[in-house]
Amino acid sequence: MNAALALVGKGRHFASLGIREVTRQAGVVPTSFYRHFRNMDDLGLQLVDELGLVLRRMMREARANVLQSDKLIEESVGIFVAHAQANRSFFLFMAQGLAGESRAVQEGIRSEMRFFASELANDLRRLRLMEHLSDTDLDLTCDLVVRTVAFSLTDLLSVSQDDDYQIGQIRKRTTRFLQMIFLGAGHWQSDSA
Amino acid sequence: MNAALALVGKGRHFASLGIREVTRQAGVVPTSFYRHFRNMDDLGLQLVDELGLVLRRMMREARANVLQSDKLIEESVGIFVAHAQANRSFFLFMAQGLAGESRAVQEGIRSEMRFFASELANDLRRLRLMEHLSDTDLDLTCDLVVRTVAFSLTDLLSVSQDDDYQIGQIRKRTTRFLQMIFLGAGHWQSDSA
DNA sequence: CATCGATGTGTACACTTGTTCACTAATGTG
DNA sequence: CACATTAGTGAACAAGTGTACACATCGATG
Repeated sequence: MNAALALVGKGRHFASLGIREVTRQAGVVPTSFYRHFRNMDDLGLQLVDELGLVLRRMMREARANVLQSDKLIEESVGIFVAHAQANRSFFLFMAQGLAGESRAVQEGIRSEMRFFASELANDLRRLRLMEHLSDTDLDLTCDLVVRTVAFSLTDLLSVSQDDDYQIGQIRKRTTRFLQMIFLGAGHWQSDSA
Repeated sequence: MNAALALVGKGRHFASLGIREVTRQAGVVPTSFYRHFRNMDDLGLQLVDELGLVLRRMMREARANVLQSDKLIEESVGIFVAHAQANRSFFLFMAQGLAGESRAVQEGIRSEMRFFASELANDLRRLRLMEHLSDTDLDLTCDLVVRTVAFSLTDLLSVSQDDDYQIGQIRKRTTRFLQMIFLGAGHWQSDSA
């Protein structure tokens, strides 16, 4: 799994990886692959599971560092960017998988994103934010937030990991996106629909 | 190029296509490939160019059908969904390319999206909408809109093309996303920033 | 009609690929 | 220690891969 991630990190697309290629990178003979996975899709699915752990760690850190701050959005985006940098290959895999060729991996990632959105909704409720929104509308908002962040991931992963200027730009832009969304959510249902 | 698109439409990922595979689908001998393209990346780039045409056609139709309506967002989303269905393979290719393995294709698609966003900004100005926003903030808004629609594409392309119920759901959800964004944009800078 | 450029063909070569099978080395449990 | 499970090995196979080269076929233009 590390070998596959390493190759993805080197710019390859997961869908184009072969068994021999992965085992070569892992420093192991091709047949060993079958001791652990039935095929590449299987490997992908197990990576999705690990991706879940990475996301959960990120949420935990965000919850811990952001509670007493008023710059909630800005700090959360910062933590997200930091994690995306620290686990670059994982997030590359995630971005690729969203439109990947294995239906199962695709569904797995989508499901992780749903979970993430629902946890975000819980947190907002807990912080007594957006209390005027119905549960459905809060879910809608959180879904939109998660999508926006996920898309920023694509930007983030396409710039060199030490181009601090561009990374800063992406962080600022993402922050503004979220501010605009929450601004819309704040006025939702009062003067619309 | 049609052959490559056809394979993508059948569920394959562009990054995993080979020259022989594409020529086989095209009903032509492998060596003929080199008469038209230097390699698969080259083919991808030419597909991006054609994608530009598809997007432009879509914009033209949206502009024609939406001018005199008050349900601007809803109708635009409808037109988008219709085009995504009609050119399924093209949009699949676009969704894949955003996190694809060819840097050039990636950049090409990104650039098409920027163009799309800037055209949208022009249209909004022309319709005298969002006039309180600075040019920068209008660009920000349009970028967010385009991203949101592009992400919906992923949803759209992952459901069967004749599952009318799910497609309707996606259309409604996307419409609400955009309404929320424009609601936020409407209040932007007046009571924030 | 002759010629030229674009497109397509057939053959060939050196590799790479997924998967199988029987075998060996390492590991932890009774 | 003995034993069972797990992880890794090596050789083999049929099939697929990218690419090179010389040759054939076509439509248009002189």
